[in-house]
Amino acid sequence: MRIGQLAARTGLTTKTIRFYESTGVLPEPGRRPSGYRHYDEAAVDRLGFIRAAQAAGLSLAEIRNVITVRDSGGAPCQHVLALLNTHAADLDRRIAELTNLREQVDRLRSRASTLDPATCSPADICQLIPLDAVPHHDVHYFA
Amino acid sequence: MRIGQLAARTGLTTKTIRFYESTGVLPEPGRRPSGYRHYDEAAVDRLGFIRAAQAAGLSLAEIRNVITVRDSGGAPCQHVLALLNTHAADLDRRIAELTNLREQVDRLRSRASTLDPATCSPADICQLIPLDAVPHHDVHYFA
DNA sequence: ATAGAGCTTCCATTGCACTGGAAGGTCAAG
DNA sequence: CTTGACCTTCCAGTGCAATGGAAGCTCTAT
Repeated sequence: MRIGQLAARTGLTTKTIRFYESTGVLPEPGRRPSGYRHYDEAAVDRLGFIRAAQAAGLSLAEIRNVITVRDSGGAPCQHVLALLNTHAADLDRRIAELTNLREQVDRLRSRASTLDPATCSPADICQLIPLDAVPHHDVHYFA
Repeated sequence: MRIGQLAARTGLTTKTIRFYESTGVLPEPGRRPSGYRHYDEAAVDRLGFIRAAQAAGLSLAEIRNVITVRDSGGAPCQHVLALLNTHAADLDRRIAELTNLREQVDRLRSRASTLDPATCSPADICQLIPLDAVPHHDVHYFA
């Protein structure tokens, strides 16, 4: 099938599929004389694996490594398990981080009811956020 | 004081301070005849506010808005409170998302003990990650 | 006078996973 | 034959918050 149909069947865009190919996470497919890529059913599975692995928190770089191991004949299970262990630990760290932040935000919000807006001085910009709020311990927050 | 001392006193780099100025989050300071920036004590407080607000999860763009309100004479407390409310909700969403992901990773890890690596077929790449793992519901995960 | 620390500007790069657009080739239907 | 959908490549941009580096000016101490 051509790239458009592969895209339709996997729910990705043709852009994304070409991008995956360019980063080595999807193998280069055969070409028609016209230059059009043509894919077989294996490509559908491959893309399914990529999305499933992403859903498990693996980056494309990690997925590429896993796939490379597989494509060079090995069974990447041990490797994948190590990745999952690392990611579990990362997630625990991040969840704790965000939970702390969530508590901090709530403390600031509850200040709002105890403070009089009229007493907010320009020098502080906003007294809701005290200058000593939190010493910076690298909060990684992305919306 | 000059930018280097301001950097030392706030724990930032001169690069970061100039960057904050370029994005409008820190006002342009006065200049010496040499062209060197010179800062007063207010700059220390301003940078303290920026870091504290970042620690509360506000983006530089949001902080810039807050500061603009303050610099144009208003009290941004209401605005800040709205931001904090939004961020609290975002954090709840993200924490729930990561907690789900964490559980998913744990399920995959526990599969490892029930599966025989020898039965892992090349077509699956790695049976630890089943193709139907998770329908894609936009997991935002950044290390 | 000269070394070297510190300052200036400007432009590019990082990481991650895409996304957008331009310019042009191919193919099937009408 | 033409229209339009689909395909090709390549380059650039997105968001976020910086960070790196080059070329050149200033200041302080010896």
